[in-house]
Amino acid sequence: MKVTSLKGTRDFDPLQVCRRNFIIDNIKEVFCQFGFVPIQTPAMEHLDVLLGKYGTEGDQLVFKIINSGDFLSKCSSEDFTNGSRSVLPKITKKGLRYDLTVPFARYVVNHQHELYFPFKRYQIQPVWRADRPQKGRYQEFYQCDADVIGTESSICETEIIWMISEVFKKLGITDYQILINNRKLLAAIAEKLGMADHLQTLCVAIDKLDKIGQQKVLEELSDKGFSTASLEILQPILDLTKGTKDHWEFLKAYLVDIDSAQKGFEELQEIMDNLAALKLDKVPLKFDPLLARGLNYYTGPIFEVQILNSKVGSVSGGGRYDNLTEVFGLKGISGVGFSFGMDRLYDAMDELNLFPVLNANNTTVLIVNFGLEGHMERLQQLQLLRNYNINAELYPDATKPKKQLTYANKKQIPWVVFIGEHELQQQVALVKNMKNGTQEEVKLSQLPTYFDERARKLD
RNA sequence: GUGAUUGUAGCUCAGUUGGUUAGAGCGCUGGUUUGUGGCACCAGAGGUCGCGGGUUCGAGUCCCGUCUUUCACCCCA
Repeated sequence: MKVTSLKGTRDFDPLQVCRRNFIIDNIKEVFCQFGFVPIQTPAMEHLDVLLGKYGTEGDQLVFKIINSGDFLSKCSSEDFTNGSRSVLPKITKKGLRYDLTVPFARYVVNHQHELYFPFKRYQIQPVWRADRPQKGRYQEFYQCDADVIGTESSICETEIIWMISEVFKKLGITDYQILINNRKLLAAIAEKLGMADHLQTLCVAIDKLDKIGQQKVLEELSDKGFSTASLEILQPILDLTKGTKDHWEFLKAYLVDIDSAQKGFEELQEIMDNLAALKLDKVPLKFDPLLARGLNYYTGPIFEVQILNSKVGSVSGGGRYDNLTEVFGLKGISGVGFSFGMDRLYDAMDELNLFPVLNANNTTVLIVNFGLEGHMERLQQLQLLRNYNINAELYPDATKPKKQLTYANKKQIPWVVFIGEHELQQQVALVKNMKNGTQEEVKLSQLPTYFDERARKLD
């Protein structure tokens, strides 16, 4: 029997959970402050809901769940000779969610008559991807999504950038960069090349530019059917990474003859004007005409956030999608949202030493167990302390005090209380301060107030 | 899916050209302290060397397979 956790998944110890909650709590606080309400959706969805939304690469990474019962009964021997491509659709109809945006779109369509628009929701849940694990990449990880659906207002995009800066301020992350682009501009470039129907291919190739270099990108596009003439038109875009030209001004001139591009520029301009009015123009926002993003449901502005000086990849990303609810049967509703990758934020904060000192243990008082003699009195004292909202424990076994003290020490419990035979005769408790080792006798009747006063000073 | 890489005590790791009884630190248990933690000292427990096969008189060490870990690519949070 295997007794390890599955590959790409992890166990979290008390301190790790504490730190993860620290991140989640801060994110929640900001989401609430901006008017988002929480929802949750099931881990599993119909495969039809999931597939076809993430691009071919993404679809392959969706975990599929095998049907219950005699799942092979619907397969013919012909299916088996044709291989898994024929068998798979017949034996699996469910999958684990790959992100939170697509299940949310399904939720909106499902509950459209109960919802009011614009609908602002946040959702913090795990998602699963059948990826090869590596640094900052897991098969199970948490996303923290905030989306607004039912409005095209650029206030939403502005608020996304605003929220990112607020969250990072709370977490103490200072060196980061928010990249922004607009899918409409990428579409305009494709149109200028005469390859409007190959937008996806163009996006994927352009996105790799800083990794694999110009030559490889050109080869890839040429392989996928881009003509030499079209690649010559593309060349100035690829040269942008080398030069020091102002990307914004350059692209405006480059796309001046493409009508559809103007909307793309206007949308981004509005966002930047809003940020300037909020005096948020110090937020490290950078226009990156080569930012593409892989998920193919985006249609408007797109973002990606990187933490500088960290080996972890992007920690947040998002964008506007106009047609996501349409595939589920609800037309004309535009949505925009983004997501924090909690696990990557954790890794980056750990790497950069940004976590405050956190203690997973909350016990304030440990009562030493002396066995049968005085047992009921100690139980009653425990109850009294808890009634005063003092976190207290009675050590469960009557082992040696030494062992019980060691337990208190490991758990960083600040006070240990001895109520033994001698103390009971006097109706007192011997209270030991574990930080400095001092001890004093306190009347049993005054024990709760004694800790009530002191516990407050600790906070 | 492609290419590397890792696996030895609860944890982190040593282990020489293949050679007798596989080691250390931390942790754990007990003691110095029969009602007092952290520090120190002393003692002890704990290992199918990932799993399966092969080569050899002999394998933790070499070979093959397999699983696993980590990393890069693809893609992404």
